[in-house]
Amino acid sequence: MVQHPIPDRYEPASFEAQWRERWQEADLFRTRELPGRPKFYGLDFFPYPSGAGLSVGHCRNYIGTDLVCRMRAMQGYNVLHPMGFDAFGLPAENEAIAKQTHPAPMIDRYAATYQRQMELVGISYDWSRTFKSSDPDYYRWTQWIFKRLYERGLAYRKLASVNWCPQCMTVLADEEVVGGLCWRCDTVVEKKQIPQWFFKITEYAQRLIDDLDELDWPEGIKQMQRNWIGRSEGVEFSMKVAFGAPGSQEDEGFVVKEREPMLRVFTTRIDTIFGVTFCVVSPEHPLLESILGRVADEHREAVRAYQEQAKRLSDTDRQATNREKTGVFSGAFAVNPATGKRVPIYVADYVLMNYGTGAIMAVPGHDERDFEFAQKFGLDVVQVIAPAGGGEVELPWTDKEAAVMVNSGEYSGMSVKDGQAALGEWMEALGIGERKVQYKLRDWLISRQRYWGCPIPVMYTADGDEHLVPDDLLPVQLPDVENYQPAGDGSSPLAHIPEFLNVTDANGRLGRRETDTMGGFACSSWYFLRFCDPHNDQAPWDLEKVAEWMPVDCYVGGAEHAVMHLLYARFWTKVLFDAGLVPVKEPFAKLVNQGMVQGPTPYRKPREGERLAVGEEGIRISPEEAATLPADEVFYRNEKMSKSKGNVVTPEEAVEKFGADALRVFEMFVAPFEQDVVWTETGAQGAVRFLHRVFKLASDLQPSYDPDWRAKIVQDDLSQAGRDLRRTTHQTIRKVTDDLAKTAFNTSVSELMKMVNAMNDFLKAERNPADDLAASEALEALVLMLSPVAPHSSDEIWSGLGHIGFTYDAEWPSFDPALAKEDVLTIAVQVNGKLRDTITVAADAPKDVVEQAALASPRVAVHTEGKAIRKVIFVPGKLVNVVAS
RNA sequence: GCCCGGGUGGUGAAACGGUAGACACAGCGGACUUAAAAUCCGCAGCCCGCGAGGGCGUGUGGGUUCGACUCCCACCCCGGGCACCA
Repeated sequence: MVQHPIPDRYEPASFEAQWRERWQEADLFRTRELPGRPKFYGLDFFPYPSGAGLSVGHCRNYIGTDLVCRMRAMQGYNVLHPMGFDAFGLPAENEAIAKQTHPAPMIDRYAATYQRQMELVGISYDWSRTFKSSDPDYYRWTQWIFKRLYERGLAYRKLASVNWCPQCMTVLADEEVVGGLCWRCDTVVEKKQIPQWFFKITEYAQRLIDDLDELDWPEGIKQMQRNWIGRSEGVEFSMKVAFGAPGSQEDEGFVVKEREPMLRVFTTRIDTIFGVTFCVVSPEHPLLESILGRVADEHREAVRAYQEQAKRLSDTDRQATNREKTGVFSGAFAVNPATGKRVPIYVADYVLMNYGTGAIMAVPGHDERDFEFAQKFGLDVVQVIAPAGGGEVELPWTDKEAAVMVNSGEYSGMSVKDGQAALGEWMEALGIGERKVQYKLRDWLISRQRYWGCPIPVMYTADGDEHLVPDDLLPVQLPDVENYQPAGDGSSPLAHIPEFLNVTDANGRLGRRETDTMGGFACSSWYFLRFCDPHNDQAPWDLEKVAEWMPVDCYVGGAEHAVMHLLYARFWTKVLFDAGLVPVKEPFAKLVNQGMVQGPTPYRKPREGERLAVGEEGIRISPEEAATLPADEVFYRNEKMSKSKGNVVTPEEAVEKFGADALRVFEMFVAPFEQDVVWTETGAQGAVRFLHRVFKLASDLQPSYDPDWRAKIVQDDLSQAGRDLRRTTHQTIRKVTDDLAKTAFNTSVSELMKMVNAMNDFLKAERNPADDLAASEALEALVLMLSPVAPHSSDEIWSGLGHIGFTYDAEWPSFDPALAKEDVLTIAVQVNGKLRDTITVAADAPKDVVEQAALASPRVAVHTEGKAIRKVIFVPGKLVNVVAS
């Protein structure tokens, strides 16, 4: 590269594309694995390549990660910074069906667009490692991992319900059910029981909670995961089921007799057991079958009718908020083991079959839901817990801090905590119950009755046995066929392709394949491992390579994946760790959630007689329509960029209008990375102006630039301006390095702006020839520190200064604490904590000298006049506070 | 209801318990220009004051401290997530 004049303005069109080409030609971003160097693994969430392409909003995520990776590379780390695509899934399949095309080439096109856009904004990905989750070379190993889970007893098949549209004759995903209706044909969606595959994530519930503690993740995300797993401690116990009216002889005692039906319940509030006035079982509870055989016809019929009604309700409806409690009396009773009294057993859908035992003891005095139910059905409400300090409370009263048991026989007077322990022990001694930990987390359903997913590597022989497909026959490939539309019987389209369906196993037995495919979360639960060794065709990865790169040091993505993806990926990593296949227990050491970029979205004020939905202030309109309306009829709200809202800014538009580096600078500078931001043209324009100033400065300094400054510079030769500039340089290096490492991108950019301002001040100040060396040092540091955020501009200036190669390969500047140190300090002088003056002292001035100088201030004298000075607080380098009264 | 975030100038924001508003955007004044744009220089929290200066200020009310945007308690508002989990 030949030295060239540095332009005095930022003209992106004249150099940005060229630099991207040169990076590509030099294969600059290929992952380096040099021995003896630290490693850095920077990763973005696995994106689904949508046909809409990227917006500048998506880009902000990738730019942030890019800054950290580029700095680490310059600091001499081996950097792994890959990108791939989460290609399987419903949107692609549905779009392909709608367009009468095949999803594979479509997704290839979309992924290519994403790649082109990412390259356009200069992201330093190593594209030699890219893959899509739909590549057979990749999903072969997804299947391989499925087998390892199966072998460890963590993959199993059971009957589970799916959403079924009787019109389309197809299974619907939850998001395809809109208000209980099929999204395509508005038919009422039914439930259908079919066998489906699950992963036993519940077995890892406790470890998934415990290991959160060691992760450098946002506290909020960790808390969301804890809540999702939902650990609660309580007691599970049995209650005898009785059929006669209360008071009859069979109530005697509660010792369990053989063959007597028992009702099993779980409670976190065993301390309230004396307040149980009824029990509730969910409509699907199996015990109901034996109960209904022994109760009066009227009860049997009522329960049957209620069960039918419950079955018709969708899960969403059933779990809808503020729904009035419904239920029926079963005709049977449960005997409260604490009181020996019998209480009615009700059937109600507010009790869920899939949590706990599907049955509860109801304590309306101390549980809001039970209270509501008791009110509606006229059931007793008894108080058994009271404030420890005495006093009346209104029921239901659910406080358990500083609360004691009352009306609870021999337990009365005990604290809630002690009572829980005592009752738990009592039940365990009696053998009717035990203390237990319960989780809300459910097993992970992975079956999808769809074509466009990773096939499940299982086959069934005629006798119905399931067999894993041998490793050497993987992958089970998706057949390349014309018709992959859902079949009409609830099975996957794959079930209707004989050449796929029918197989012969290794022993020559005939069988048929599993035709469900895996949901996309399976594919995205290990891609970060594959990036460590993406071309391995003997194994999913080489253990040594995974050991070298894992865990991910900085994982960046939106908070919308706070629970599902991050939990599933953690689960798989733990399983693989247990199997000795990976050396880490956790995949993502540090997680960063970037904020989304919103676009100003035009709205029109309502006109006479127009009605708006609740919470709406206007009618959303297109930007074109907004341009035609008078200004006072239009207003803007900032909303997430989306095609349908017409507020998307594409990277192409932004790069064309402002330049890639300006886009990068703006998106990093505008606000903290984690925060939502609004795209503004004036903001982007500000970034352009900053880059203009950088080029002007570099152009001004170019003639006096001496690449050999390091060897020649002598501190004592410098003028005051030169020494000040060096101090600024080294202070900036320190701050920018720290800020980038902790993803504080906005302040790192503002530091660079301050440094540019300081350099301009330097040019105006009185100085001597030796100062050119300080300026050379400053210019070099500035250009190198600018490289992560504005790599095109940095390389343009760097080469203009005569350097061969790229700033990416140059060494990150290091700071000298001695040079960064201030020699004169401004000290705040306060009287009683209020600022009254500032004084300037030498940095090494001792305490008493500074205090004397402060007390000598006339401004201090004014405010201490007539008062006695009580004491003087001295904070070195910061302030003096005179306390007077 | 519960769980997470968050409330600081006209705007985006900055600030190890130590000079609140850095750095920018928009604005105002000036220079350059026939003019405008661009660029450069300057001003800029609010109130009182010609000024020197003073008072008030980080959602509200208390507290801890020599000193609180920062820590503690109570509350209000906004955004996001979850929701009958016994």
